[in-house]
Amino acid sequence: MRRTRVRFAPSPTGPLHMGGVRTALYNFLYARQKGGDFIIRIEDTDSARFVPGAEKYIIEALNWCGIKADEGVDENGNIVEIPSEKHPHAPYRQSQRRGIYRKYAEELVEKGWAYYAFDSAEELASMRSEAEGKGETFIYNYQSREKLKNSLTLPKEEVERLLESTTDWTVRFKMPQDRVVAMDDLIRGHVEVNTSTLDDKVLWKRADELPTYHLANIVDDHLMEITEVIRGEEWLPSLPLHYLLYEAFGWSETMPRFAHLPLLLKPVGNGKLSKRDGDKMGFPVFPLHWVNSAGETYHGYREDGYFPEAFVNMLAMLGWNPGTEQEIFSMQELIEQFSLDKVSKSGAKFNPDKAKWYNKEYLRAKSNEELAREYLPVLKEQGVEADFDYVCKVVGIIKERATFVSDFWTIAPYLFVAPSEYVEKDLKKFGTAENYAMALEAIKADAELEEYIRAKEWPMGKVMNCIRLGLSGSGSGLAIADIISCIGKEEAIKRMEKLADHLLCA
RNA sequence: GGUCGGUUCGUAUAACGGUUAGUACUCAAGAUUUUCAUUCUUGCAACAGGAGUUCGAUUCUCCUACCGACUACCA
Repeated sequence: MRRTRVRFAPSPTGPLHMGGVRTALYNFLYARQKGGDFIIRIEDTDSARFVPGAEKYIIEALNWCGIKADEGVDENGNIVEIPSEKHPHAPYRQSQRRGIYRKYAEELVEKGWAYYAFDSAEELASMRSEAEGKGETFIYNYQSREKLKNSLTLPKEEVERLLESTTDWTVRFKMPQDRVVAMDDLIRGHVEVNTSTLDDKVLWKRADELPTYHLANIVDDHLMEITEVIRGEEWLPSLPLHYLLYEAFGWSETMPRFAHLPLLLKPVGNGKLSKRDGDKMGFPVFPLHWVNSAGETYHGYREDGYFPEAFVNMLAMLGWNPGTEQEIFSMQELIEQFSLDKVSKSGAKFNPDKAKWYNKEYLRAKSNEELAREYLPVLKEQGVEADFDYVCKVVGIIKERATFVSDFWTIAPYLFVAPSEYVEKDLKKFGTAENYAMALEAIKADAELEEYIRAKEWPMGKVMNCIRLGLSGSGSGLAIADIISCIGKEEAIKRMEKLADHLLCA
């Protein structure tokens, strides 16, 4: 039995979106549950699409979520470049591993599983558009490779010469004709594909001396002794190629098992969740906010006030469930209960309302002290200096009404500063001279407020709301008793007296 | 177009041949509350369609429809 080793292998082409975070999370949960290793590897073989900062973003995002790598990333959050006991397969960045792939590509050519192709990208592009013009599709495969410029069709000397003198050739996989590849997926079960429908994928490019995803991925997974590959469904179509690659290298015995996760879909309409959706529909698609090169900012769950635990919990339930009715899970519980065979096969439409609900649940479960600590900076920003114990008390009263810590201030700023203006409509409704007289008397009285009003047989609603208006500036909100218990009776009387000025003005 | 995958209330999902098809979010109504919110109760709402297999199909098979992914010298 091999030690479980799984990896998350993002491409630093931009910020990681929530689908990617979920993939990382499932890998992490799986590794932890099996007592194995969770490895992070950066697949930056496409130099053209490289985005500065994306790698740091990815690691920081995973860190925020509590998804820590066992291998590939050091304590400082940097991708490991030099091998050590803990990180034996360094470097974990494919661009820095470029030296190792060429010989594997050549091994395949020697074995007859691949060949050198000399067609330029432009030639292929024009063949493609030409075919398209005729309503056909150009595929580089067993049908067309005999007519193209490659080591299968050119004389040996010519091949040698081109290999030496040109730099834009590639190594292509020689996809067998009419072979049925039978595959087993941990989530989807048995899948079969006929190789005649597949094409000769580029494995390695002379131009930048870099492999493409397929080669790099298989070679690295093999070298890093990966036991399970848990990745997005978009990879399912290339699974036959990957199976064949393992076969071609003679690594079938140790080939990892595969699990293809369902996609995350847009909340409304069709299609998979994309970067733009979030800002269009008012919810984040990224764990952390992101500013692109054009200076546009995208929302992030962290900056929008979500707790990482809530975000992770919500994400975990998108496409997986334990089969029980439990919905709130700590990371530890997720590790214990996660299982690939309970991952659903169909794509999940993400529901922003549910994300908020999760946050609300987590917010309520937190201690007043913890929430107060998070609230303090907000208060400071509002120019409020408040005693920690007082903030704890306030938080205890208002947290039931909040989804985010950032809601706290809006819910009851009047627990820190006296209202300077009053809601017009409530002023009209409750701020009558008659109400005010009763309210002022009641608040000044020595007796318990509610009892006093009841004893006087005054209209409870009118008097109470007039008091609320004076204390909070609005006719709706917290319980009067709660407000007074925070600001104190003296301040309450002061605020009621201040209300009088506004009544006169009106 | 081709290949592959998918399809249970609006959404996420439960059910692994026999249930009044459950739960959560959303929404609506009612109760509680001095107001709003909370809380509680109730309600609305689904097996894509058609053939089989079976004593019996949401569940198994096939077909159709629809949705999605892939179809790059991108991952």
